[in-house]
Amino acid sequence: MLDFAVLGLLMERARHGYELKRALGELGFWKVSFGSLYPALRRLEKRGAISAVSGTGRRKAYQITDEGLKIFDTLLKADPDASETERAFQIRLAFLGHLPRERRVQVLEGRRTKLSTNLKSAREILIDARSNTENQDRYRLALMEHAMATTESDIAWLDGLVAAERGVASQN
Amino acid sequence: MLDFAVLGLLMERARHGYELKRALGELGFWKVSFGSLYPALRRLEKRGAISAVSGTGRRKAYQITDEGLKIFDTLLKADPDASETERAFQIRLAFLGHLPRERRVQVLEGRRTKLSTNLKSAREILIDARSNTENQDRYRLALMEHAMATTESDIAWLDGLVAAERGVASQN
DNA sequence: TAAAGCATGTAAGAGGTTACATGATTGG
DNA sequence: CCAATCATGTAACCTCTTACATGCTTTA
Repeated sequence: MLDFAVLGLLMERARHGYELKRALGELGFWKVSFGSLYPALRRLEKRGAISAVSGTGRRKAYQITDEGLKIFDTLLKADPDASETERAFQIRLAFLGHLPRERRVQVLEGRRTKLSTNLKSAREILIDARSNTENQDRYRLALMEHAMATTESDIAWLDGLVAAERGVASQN
Repeated sequence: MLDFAVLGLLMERARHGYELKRALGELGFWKVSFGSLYPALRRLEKRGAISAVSGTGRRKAYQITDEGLKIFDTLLKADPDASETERAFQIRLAFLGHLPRERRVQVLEGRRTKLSTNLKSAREILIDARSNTENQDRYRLALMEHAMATTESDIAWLDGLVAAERGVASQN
């Protein structure tokens, strides 16, 4: 997962560890720690996915290798399995531009389906909870309602992305 | 964290493992696994926080003990530290009703402050990214924008909860 | 020349998941 | 009586964080 994100960032250009941490943080959903990042870099180097191209001073910049490109491609193309994390999906999304259009739409719609399913079961649980008149904590209800609203907004957002893909499609 | 959630659920009534898993799942943000839950139960029992009151058949129901109540109280009252997870906050929220009103407002406003800070830095990064005309991936931008919108909606929601507390306050 | 920030790295451990093993209970 | 679901439990392992250790580089 972290490996995937690192490879994705190195697709654009060589970067050193510190820079990768910043770039990852700027994606907004993950402030990865050095204790996680540096071991990941060595792991990737050992696999031959990246290679060090020494930077200025103490910096150790890495570039992606042909082997790394292959690995990145495999990770990107693999259909996201059902248990894909929130984070994993966001990383996939961050690099979705590297996928051909039909593939992109597939990923987005797969996610949409999953969220719809979640939403449906959340709705049922909420109805149940509300009819269970006594004793239902109002914070718990507020939490559930807000989660549902957020999911609905996520779905609408995904629909927007898909629509944009299709819109572009007619011009491509 | 899991311990906290388990204690919180056992505050209401005795429950067995399977039931705890379901209840936790119904909160909406965490489908905990058995491999995590059962060891947690034994851990809590060893600490004297819960005790088994045998249920029907194979079921092993647990109830919270006086010691468990103390632990739950401590966990609930501790000011959430800066690195509190999303999940940890949601659990805290699920049991916020057990806290006195002023404390509740404190927790909500603490969270609001954190989200505001995040939002501010996200906005700066986004402005930066947009002015960096070339090469900024559109999916990355969409991701950042959506994250910002979600955070804004979360803040508005928190404001609503705080307003509700204050509204109730004048009647209590 | 000291402080602040940049940069890399390791060890320990927190906090989970997956996969497996086992068996009871219920419904068609 | 068979399948599905309920129910408990263990072992292996994965992923990431925290805390620590180290030293370079820039700037006031």
